[in-house]
Parts: sequence; C-alpha cells; structure tokens
Amino acid sequence: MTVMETTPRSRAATRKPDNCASAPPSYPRPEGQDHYSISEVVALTGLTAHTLRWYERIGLMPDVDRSHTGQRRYSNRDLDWLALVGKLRLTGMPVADMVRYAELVRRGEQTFDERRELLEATRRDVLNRVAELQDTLAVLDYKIDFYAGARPTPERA
Amino acid sequence: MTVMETTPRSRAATRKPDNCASAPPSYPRPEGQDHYSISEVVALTGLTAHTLRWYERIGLMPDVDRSHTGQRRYSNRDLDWLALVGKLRLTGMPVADMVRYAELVRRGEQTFDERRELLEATRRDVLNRVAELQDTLAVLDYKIDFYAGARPTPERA
DNA sequence: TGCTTGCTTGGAGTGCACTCCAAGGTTCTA
DNA sequence: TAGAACCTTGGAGTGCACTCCAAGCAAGCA
Repeated sequence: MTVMETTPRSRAATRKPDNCASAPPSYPRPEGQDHYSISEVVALTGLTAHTLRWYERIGLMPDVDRSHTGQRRYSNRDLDWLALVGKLRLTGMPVADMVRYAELVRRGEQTFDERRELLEATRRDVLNRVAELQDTLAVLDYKIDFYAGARPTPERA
Repeated sequence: MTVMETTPRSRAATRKPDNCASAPPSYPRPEGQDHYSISEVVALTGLTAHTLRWYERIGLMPDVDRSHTGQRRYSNRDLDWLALVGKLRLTGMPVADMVRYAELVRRGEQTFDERRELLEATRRDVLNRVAELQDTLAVLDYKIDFYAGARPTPERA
C-alpha cells in the first residue's frame, strides 16, 4: 500500500539521486561485531544454512573467512553482500547472473563499466516488471469490482 | 519507464474504478472467428502447445471443445481465460492457486465471494511486490550512480 | 494417392533454486 | 568430563513449471 508514497520522486530516463540519498541495502546487525557464525547469519538474514553453504559452493559468496577449525566466520561485509544478493533475487535475476556479477566484483576496479551495464540492464528489467504488475493490478481491480457487484460480465470468470 | 505515468490515480485502501474503466485482459485476435486450432492459439498467446495441453491436464484450462476427430478447438472465451491466466502468472501466483480459482469458476455464481477474496489477496501480494521492486530500484540507482563515478564506497561491490 | 505438416496421448525428462542427508568433528554449558 | 547443540562435507533429493518424446491418427494439397 505504500507504493506511490515510497518513491514520490519522478525520474524519467535520466537518473541521479537528486533529493534523497538512497542507502545501500543492509540487514540490521549487533553493533561492534564483525564475526558471525552461520547460525547467526541465518538469524539475521532469514536464509537457511543450507542456502548459505550453497551460495558459497556456486561462487555467489566467495572468500568467507574460516575459524582455525574450519567453521565459517561471516563479516559485516559479507552481510552487506547478502543484502544486495537478496535485493537482486527479488528482481527475479537468475542466480547465474548474480554469480557473474560476483565474478566481476572479484576481478576488481577494471570491471566497473561492466558492472554498471549489468545493473542498468537489471534496472530496465525491474522497471518493465513494475509496469506489468501495474497492468495486472488494473485487471485485478476490474474483476474485484465485478465480484463486488458491478456491471460488466467478465469473460469467463 | 512508464511506471508512475500508467497509474496516476491514487487509491489507498478503498478501491473503485473512479476515473477510468480498466478493461479485462485480452489477446488480439482475428475478427469474427471463434474456433482456433492449438497452433493458432500458440501464435496468438505465445504459449507453447505443450503448455496448453499441460494446462488442460492439470485443470487450469477445462472444457476445451474438440472437433469430431478429437482435436482441440479453442474459443474466444478460452483466449480470454488464457489472457487472465497470463496476467495472474505475471504476479507470481502459483499454478496450483490458479487451478483453485478455475475450480471456483467452474462451480458457478455461488463462489463469487470466494473468488473476490482470492483476487483481493492476490492484489495485496502484487502491491507488496511492487513496493519491494521500488525498494530494489533505489538500491540499483545507488550502485549505478556509484559506478558512474559518484562518492560513497559500496559495501563490497 | 501419396506426401507433408499438424495433432493426439501418457509418461518421462529438464532446469532452477534450493533442501536434505549421513557421518563425523567442534563448541558450549553444567 | 559428559552431553547437547552446532558445524563440516559431497552428493542425492525435492518441488515447481514446464518441456519433450514416441507412436500413431488427421488434414490439406498436387
């Protein structure tokens, strides 16, 4: 219900954070800590331990630190990365594409342009997706109004 | 890019088609025709013949007419139904839920209330989804701006 | 009439994103 | 020091939404 309210800034094709500094994504976390066990990360992110290990295995979550006995020790950096992954996942971006992005990040600053292009393509996808959903919303409203007792006959439902 | 533009009407919790008569969904179709072979429906909808048969098998597309030799003959009514299914699919509604809705339609007018409730729940889901996407858009913009040469350091990417 | 293209079926296969398992090592609390 | 709770691994399994297959019948046309 906070659809229109959350982004009142109208930006057409050119984009620039003109009136508000949109923050990077993040999960709330205890202050002054930088070592988290896998179960702590589970509690903070809502992901399962299975999924966290799987992310690592497929290269989506590389370079996780380990304790001297081999147990995972996640950092705040890792949590930030997981927050971004969570956002990208919401867009419907395939995991394989996110792995590709992680790849680019690992290769350093020389991939800035490529990363920007990937994000811009994703941005376009999200915009299309939102437009589709607005369209669908109109259809739902039409049908809900019908069932609530309005006039026109629906095609079949 | 036509996100804000497409739905300038602000409706908070109460919904009513106050200023525009949003039409039901439909696929463009040849005029004055009401019999379509499966391949014609494929051409019109973009679905595959496999998917159309599968929809029928699982009960999402019941009562499709047959020719005297057993081949499917789709009607305009069927196309309308497929258009609705297409819209619902876009919302991420599981196929099983759509089958449940088809069930309700089959049972007739006595299920109007149930259908309305189902659609209203879907509507809420879509609204949440849109809000999530707007959120994600803000994150994407933040990062794109960074890669385009802005100030703040991103968490890891 | 023969040929090509299209349609039928049940059942098996695919790809994605997890999700779980068994067997064993680690860490914490009493 | 014992027991419970947590962590590790590779590999197998799950659920969803298709997607494909083989074998055979149907339709249109030269």
